[in-house]
Amino acid sequence: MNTRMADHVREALEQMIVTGEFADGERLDEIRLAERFHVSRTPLREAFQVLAASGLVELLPRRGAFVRHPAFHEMIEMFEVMAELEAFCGRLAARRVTPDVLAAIRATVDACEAAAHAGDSDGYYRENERFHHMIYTASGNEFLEGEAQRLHRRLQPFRRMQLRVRGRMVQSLTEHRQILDALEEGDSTTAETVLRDHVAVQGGKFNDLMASYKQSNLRAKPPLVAMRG
Amino acid sequence: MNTRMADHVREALEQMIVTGEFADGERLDEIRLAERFHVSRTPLREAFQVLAASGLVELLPRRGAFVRHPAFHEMIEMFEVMAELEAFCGRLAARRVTPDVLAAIRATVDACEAAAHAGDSDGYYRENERFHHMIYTASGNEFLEGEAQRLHRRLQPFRRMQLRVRGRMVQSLTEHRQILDALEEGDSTTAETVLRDHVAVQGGKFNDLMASYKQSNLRAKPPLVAMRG
DNA sequence: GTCAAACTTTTTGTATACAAGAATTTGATT
DNA sequence: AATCAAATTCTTGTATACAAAAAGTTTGAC
Repeated sequence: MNTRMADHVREALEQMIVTGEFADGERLDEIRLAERFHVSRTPLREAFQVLAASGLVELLPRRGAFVRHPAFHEMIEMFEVMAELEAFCGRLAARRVTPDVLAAIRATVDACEAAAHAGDSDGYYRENERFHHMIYTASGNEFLEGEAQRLHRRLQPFRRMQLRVRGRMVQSLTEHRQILDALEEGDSTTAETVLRDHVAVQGGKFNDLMASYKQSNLRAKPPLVAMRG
Repeated sequence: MNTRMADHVREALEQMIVTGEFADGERLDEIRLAERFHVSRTPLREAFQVLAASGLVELLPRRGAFVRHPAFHEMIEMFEVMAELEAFCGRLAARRVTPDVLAAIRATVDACEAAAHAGDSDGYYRENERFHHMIYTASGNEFLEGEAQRLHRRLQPFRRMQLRVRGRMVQSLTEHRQILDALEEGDSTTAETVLRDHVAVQGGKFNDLMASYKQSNLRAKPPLVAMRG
């Protein structure tokens, strides 16, 4: 266990930001937060640095730390990159996956199926996370695994929105099976293509995502523009 | 201009690490560095946090900050991801590039050519950086642009090694022309393929890179393993 | 000579103090 | 009442102080 207060505070703030507890552009008040977490400003400010590095807050010199939610178009851009990273993982995995990792993926897809049939969306969510992480691992490129995982984490709150949509779970499961099959057969092109489409925001998914984005607490403030008469 | 000492210190440390002034695994002595930079430990430690976030140092709780150079295989992995990100930028750029950005790319390729013919390898290096950054911009995906730029920056010291190799400059220039042509024609497949091969470490480039890696100050210490009799 | 326990020194993590810059209020002036 | 500058308050950035953990050293038993 990590005993550094700075790390606890960072995790707590990360969670708070990602669950929409702060509005876009809101200033993180050092003194108030220090009291709330029962720490001094020192570890709090160390946490701010890390949050800024991951893009969750913006640090304006001598002004403070301001939370930064992605605008809708930024979220779409992030998903576009995520789709490509996963597609790449799939392409590599089809060639490089080891028997034990493949077995683990198979088990996870089965678990997804069980959750889907039971209508257990929380369970499905959990197994889905495992599935994707294992695809990253299967790529055999640890740096890629880390980057993919980092972006995956960043997109977590938005993905959660998406999975609520009716029928999405069964659709997702079918695609998992296709991906698994492609890996078993070493078919890198299929693995790549199916994974890309699985993650990409396109067709109906675009509208679903837009709808839940607009309802969420993670909206960016529209930029202030000068209006005419 | 940014007046925060923490930022100055971070930049200075980044430069020192990337130019091999510290050995892999070396501890960054807070007190000594604080004296050297004429600051207290507070801004120094804030700098450590962001260096850790970017992977340049590793923070071990209650132990300190240790510089972390990538092992050879890690560097290869990073180049593998870089190649894919650039390929993706190229694919998008072929469809999305705006006339003004395209004109700027054309100008930069011409500048590359001039530098190559003049045998000005520093000039070529500079224009090459500009070329790649503009490809990222041309993708029309600002998040992708940022991520690509971030990784590009991280690989900078290793790319610098590679460009010293004889004949590499002319080869590189030819590929730039091919990429430009593909963008002009909106040929996303060619743009993607040529960019991937342009960046990827493969064939002779692998051996060139390995040779310069071994000579450099950026080697990782081989992990300590127990030896048998 | 080796090992371990007790101690000393060094170093990290956090609290606090304080100066300088930003925001806000006040008050004078129009 | 609106505007602007001086004064005041608040906030950030950095230095310093201090407790607790880790590393290093000494001492003593075997």
